[in-house]
Amino acid sequence: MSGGCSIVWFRRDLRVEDNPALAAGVRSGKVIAVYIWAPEEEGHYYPGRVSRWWLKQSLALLDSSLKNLGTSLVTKRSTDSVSSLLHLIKSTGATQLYFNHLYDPLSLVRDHQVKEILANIGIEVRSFNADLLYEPWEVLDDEHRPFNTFTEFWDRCLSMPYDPESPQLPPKKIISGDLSNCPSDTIILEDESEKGSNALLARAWSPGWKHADKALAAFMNGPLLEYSKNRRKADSATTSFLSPHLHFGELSVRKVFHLLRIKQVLWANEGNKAGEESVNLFLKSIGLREYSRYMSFNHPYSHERPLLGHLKFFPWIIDEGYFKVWRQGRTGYPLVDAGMRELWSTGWLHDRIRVVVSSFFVKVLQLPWRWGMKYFWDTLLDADLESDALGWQYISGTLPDGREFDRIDNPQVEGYKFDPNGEYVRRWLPELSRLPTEWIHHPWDAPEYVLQAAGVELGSNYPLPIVKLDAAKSRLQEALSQMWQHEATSRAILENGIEEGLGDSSESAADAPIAFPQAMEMEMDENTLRAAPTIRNYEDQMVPSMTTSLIIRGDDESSSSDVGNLAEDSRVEVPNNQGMVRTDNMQPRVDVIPTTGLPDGDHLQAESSSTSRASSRERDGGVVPVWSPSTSSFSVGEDSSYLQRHPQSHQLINWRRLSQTG
DNA sequence: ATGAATTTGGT
DNA sequence: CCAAATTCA
Repeated sequence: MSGGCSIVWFRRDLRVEDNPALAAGVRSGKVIAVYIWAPEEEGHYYPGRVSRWWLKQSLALLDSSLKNLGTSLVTKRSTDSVSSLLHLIKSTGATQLYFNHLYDPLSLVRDHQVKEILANIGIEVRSFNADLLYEPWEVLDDEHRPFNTFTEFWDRCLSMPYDPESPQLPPKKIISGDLSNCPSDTIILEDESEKGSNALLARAWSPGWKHADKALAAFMNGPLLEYSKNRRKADSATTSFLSPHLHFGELSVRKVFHLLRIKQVLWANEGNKAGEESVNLFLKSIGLREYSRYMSFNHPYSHERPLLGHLKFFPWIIDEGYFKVWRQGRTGYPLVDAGMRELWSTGWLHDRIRVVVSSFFVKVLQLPWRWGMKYFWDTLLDADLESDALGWQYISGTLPDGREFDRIDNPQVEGYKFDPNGEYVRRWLPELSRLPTEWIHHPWDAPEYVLQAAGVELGSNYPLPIVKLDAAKSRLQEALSQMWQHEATSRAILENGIEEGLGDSSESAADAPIAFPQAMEMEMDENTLRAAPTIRNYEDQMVPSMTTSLIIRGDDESSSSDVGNLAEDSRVEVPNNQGMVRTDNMQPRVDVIPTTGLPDGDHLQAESSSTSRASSRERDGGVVPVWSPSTSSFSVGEDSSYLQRHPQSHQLINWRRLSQTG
């Protein structure tokens, strides 16, 4: 193969160390390293300002690392990654394409297309695992089915018969392909208006794989030991701060894992209980990241619809005023507001506070969780579709192992726990900074003279609670009983409809999505507090599928004239409690195709499969995730059987009781 | 003082 | 849900 030229397509693997796609490129000869900026492909999920800022720095550092090794990073601005790749192949004469796996639904579709299209023109395409300890299809239960609860999943990950791959060293040298015919496009990740705000970010963060390495070492030798003790302090530098590095793949999660294992053994031998517990806890957070990819792969719509179907019928309160108040940090609950102000001004939020603000969003305000998720996407430095979808689904009680929906956490009580001295609130809410600790988490209870002395005027310079907690509780109960009525009605309709045979029109009417609010930007000047609204929306909160256009574009059997219909049909379908799901052959399925017999690029598997266990899970594209619109044995009925596999699921039991009493 | 009821933490 | 902790009567 030497003498050949390969394109190494960088995406969220912006590192030279432990990068199997890059390593494969180097092994096979000349390398052209490419990054394609095609944000239009992301649909609603155009990256936010801080995330783009990070990406910009990270790409610059990757480029400089590649230059040290003998080539440079070619950047392309595109609206269509596939055609950009085709163009690059033509202009460079490359004969191979290597990249590392992604697991979000868009990438699954697009990467599958890339394989198909490029294979058809004789390009060898190989893809690798660089993002996970184990590929999603490796971690299965005894019946070879994917797990549906985190604990089971993670237990299996930690007791797999083989370890995750050991991290690879960076290549010593890269032989560059001929770049003269593929000039880089300037990609604009930061516009003029954003530069000012972004300047502050550089003081707190250092993107790039080298800095990721340093951050990892600093954490391992410092805060990790006390991680379990400190993890519930809202306002301290006791977390790893690795998540943005991990999101962009600047840091190999396998490297993190192996270093953690070393610490674990060390501290176990010393009998250091706290240290051991800390490692286990931190490992668990790595595990949750793994699980988010796992869920995204096995349930590709988890970012836009609830995994348990019942929330389809929840009457969300569609109120942009509420939404704005939440974003501005003017809900009247100090811990929530402090968190939202911190998020807005820094792009960062402690994990515990993320739970507080998102749970408040869903349970107290009863806003559609996808709005909150989208806002997180827009503002978080470590915005990550899979992780955030998992987090919001957990909060929303739509996972078998998530929280009950009818449980409201009390931000006041959480304030005592996460911010006992009120320092966090005082930092982010200057208007409350003179309030004594006793009242800092519930200023509405404070005597008038205390408020006066602190210069707090409730309803004026700091709001009264936008919704009282007991009001929120009764409102939630009411909403839940309404939800059950709707669920029952809809089930009746569906049962009738299915007898007739085909998807009836009532269904698509009911599936109208709740759109994202138009303007999600911050307006701090306006006082939007007002009486509680009662507008509710009974539709499932779906948006047009992000994947629709890609599916259709790839599917040549569909003529362009019925694109509209297909778009409608391929939009998400939510399984309900009966496990009734429309059998819709346009619904994407995820296939796993083992290397053996795979028409798709296994001809380079030089390694003998018997020499070691490793070869059976060979990282070099040994197993390829394939997103296929056709039916497959792997995931037919996947979603419909999701609940059936969890008849014991607490939500079902709770809610059945609820529906009877309501 | 002690069993029952309620809250809390957990992915 | 379920176990553990905490509050209640």
